[in-house]
Amino acid sequence: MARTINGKGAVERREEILRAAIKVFASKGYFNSKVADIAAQAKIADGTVYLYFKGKEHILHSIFDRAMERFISEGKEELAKLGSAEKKLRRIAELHLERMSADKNLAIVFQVQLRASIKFMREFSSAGFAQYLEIIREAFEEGQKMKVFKKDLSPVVCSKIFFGALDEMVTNWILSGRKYELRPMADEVMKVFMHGVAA
Amino acid sequence: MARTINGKGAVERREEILRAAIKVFASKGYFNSKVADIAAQAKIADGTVYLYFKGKEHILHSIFDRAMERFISEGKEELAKLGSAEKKLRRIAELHLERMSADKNLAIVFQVQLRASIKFMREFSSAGFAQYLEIIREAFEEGQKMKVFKKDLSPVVCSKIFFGALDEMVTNWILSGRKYELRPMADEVMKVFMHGVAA
DNA sequence: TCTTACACTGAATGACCATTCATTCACAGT
DNA sequence: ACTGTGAATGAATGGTCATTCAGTGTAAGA
Repeated sequence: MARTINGKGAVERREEILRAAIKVFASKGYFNSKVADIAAQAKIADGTVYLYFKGKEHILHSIFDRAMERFISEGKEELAKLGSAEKKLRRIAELHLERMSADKNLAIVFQVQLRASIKFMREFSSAGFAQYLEIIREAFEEGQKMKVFKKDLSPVVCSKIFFGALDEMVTNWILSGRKYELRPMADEVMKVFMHGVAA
Repeated sequence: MARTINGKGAVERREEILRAAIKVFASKGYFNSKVADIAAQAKIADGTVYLYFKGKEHILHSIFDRAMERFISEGKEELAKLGSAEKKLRRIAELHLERMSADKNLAIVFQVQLRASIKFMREFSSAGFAQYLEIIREAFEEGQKMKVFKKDLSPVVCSKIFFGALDEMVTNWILSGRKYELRPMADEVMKVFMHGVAA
């Protein structure tokens, strides 16, 4: 029962398809990828894909859902350990860049494919992404309460600036062909975000 | 000579197709847009599109090339008038957000479609986009020379942070359905970028 | 008025690909 | 061994478009 023709369980096979899809989407882009490509990468027949996913779009959704879920839950756990708001922001930056470094294909799909259609962005926006921005905002507001951050700045705007800076680091890193280490950029971003560039 | 069946010149018709394409791409995304949609929007026959462009992809390229060219040349002109590096950065921020506000369809194509494929981003990256980041970097370096910006910060990283912050403002604005004014965000970004968030 | 040039048209073509489904296959239980 | 189950297969289907091109209409010059 709950058996597949070779020795793998259904969950495992699903994961395998997702991994294959991430690889294929990353290298050719969502719209240029054929379901047959994904099947070939996962070493299964074309039709098998449809035993695990409703269709091509469902695969892309699943990739985001799974990644974002992990990302956020692990992030929250990490942050809970930390005392000051500044440390939290620094940790968010580090985690953000670390994760993206760790799975470069997933990073490409996130940076590049996520933005491929407004329809998709809206759907996604209202789910994981907004939640992510919220976590940043909460950390910022906590800092304001503790009087380590300026009171007269809008937390919403500041969280967008912070996220935008990190996001741009990742995009540039991907476009550069990943020739340098991404993680150390977390410090740079923090330095500028905390104290500005004015002498 | 150089006449079209109605009274329009060839250049004008080309522009018309580009405008139509921007509208269509913005509303459905590049890959979901049919050449027939663009032709319909421009009120010409499908085949006519091919008298002015090699194909669908060529249209997208032309949109970026034209927009980026205008954007950069007008930007450079504006900046030449300004004395201090801080003023230049502020003006860049204002122009960036103004332009995006002014043509919302173009903004959507830029924010969303530009990132739709790595292939495309790479091509674009090496052209207009890199040049844009360079302009920001130069302004920053000028500020460092004049001792109004900190010497120990990397100009490359700082220009990315600055651009990333602006870019995120635009993306959020588009996703929000453009319910608020984008331009005032330029001040917010400058405030944080110059002096940081630390109390 | 007639001819020529050519911008324009839009139906036809052919490639492409997501999805389906009749069939095959591997295993568990008997 | 034999049989039932349902996972897996991959060839066939059907729909969707980008692109082409033979033909049409217009206007300028002879």
